[in-house]
Amino acid sequence: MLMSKALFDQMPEKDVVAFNAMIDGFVKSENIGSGRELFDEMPERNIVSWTTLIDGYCKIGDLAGARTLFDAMPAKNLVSWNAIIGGYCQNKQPNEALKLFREMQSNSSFQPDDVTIVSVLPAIADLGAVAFGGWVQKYVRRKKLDRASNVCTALIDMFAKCGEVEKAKQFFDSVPDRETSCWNAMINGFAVNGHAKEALEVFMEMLQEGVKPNEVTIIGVLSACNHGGLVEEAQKWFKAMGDYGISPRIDHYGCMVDILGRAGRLEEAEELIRSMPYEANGIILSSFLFACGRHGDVEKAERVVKKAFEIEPWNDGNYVIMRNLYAKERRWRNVEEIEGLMRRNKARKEVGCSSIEIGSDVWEFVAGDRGHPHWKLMNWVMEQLQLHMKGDDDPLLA
DNA sequence: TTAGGGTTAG
Repeated sequence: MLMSKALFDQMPEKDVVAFNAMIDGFVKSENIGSGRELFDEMPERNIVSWTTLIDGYCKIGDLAGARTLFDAMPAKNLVSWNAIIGGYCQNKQPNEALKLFREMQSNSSFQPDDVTIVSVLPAIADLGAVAFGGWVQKYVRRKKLDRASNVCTALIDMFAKCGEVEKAKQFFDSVPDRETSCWNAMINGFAVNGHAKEALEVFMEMLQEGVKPNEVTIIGVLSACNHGGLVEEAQKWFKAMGDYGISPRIDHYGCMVDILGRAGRLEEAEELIRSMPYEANGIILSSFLFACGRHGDVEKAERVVKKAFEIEPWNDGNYVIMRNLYAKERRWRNVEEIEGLMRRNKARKEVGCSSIEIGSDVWEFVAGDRGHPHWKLMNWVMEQLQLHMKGDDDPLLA
């Protein structure tokens, strides 16, 4: 980067393209400040200069900065719309993303392309806005965007994350040339919806068709086994990874620790943590602690808890597990110790948040937010949903 | 000769 800046400074005549390339260089090396400075020094700017900088602000999570530029730019094109919409999607502001997606269609001459679709689908999944997702699917078909593999993958993923596995499978079956990522989305889609058997069936079909699995595939397979309590099946595929040229990453070990732990096979889980070629991270330790909590094993919990607190002092779950383990054994001094540590480290529960699609609107609800205008109605909806899940009559469909 | 994108455990 220093080298290219030196070269850039020596250029006798710098054109817009040179400036843009330099700004992009700064943005990609996470030096947005220098990029911004150069942008201010430019004698003339084009759409690319603005969009490069907007993307830079999105990548560092400064959506306000990105939005200010986006609103200020004298002319926009599809790429600049995609940059800001994608920015909101990736920074988990799905409502704002979809607002802009709609605005682009009503207030500009640009129509969503494959990039727009692929960035907006995860936002739809985040909100569980399946009706909107269905509209996107029709749009994709109409515009023949379903030839792109990443569009198909994103659609399968969206349906599955909205809980519509059948729709995901139906669409998956209609895709002619399925890349590894399509299979991954389907396997994982079944897994997250608790359909272990179906996930493994799709995986077998994938192998039979000669499609090469990758590390993401195995995460999906292990996740399916975890949901189905299939410990041996998980071990089998974990060991077989090498046969497919995949070396286990730390998150594969994490899955195995979680699977073994949930099954109460704490000794094996602990041994796996000890023997794996990675330093244990916070996720693995808290998953192991969770298993110790579930199976009432204070000793094993004590062996890792110090490190877990060290890595994730803010993780309230770890304190709660430890506190409860001690409380069960009436070790009140230890209970107090944990509670004191929790206060000192300022660990506290994050608030839960959910959303629901009603007609064409998406409402977000934060747990305990009684000031929400639709709080009473939401409570009623939750009651109806509970009845629905218990299998009683279904007033929602009445 | 420059800008935007999909699948990943709890």
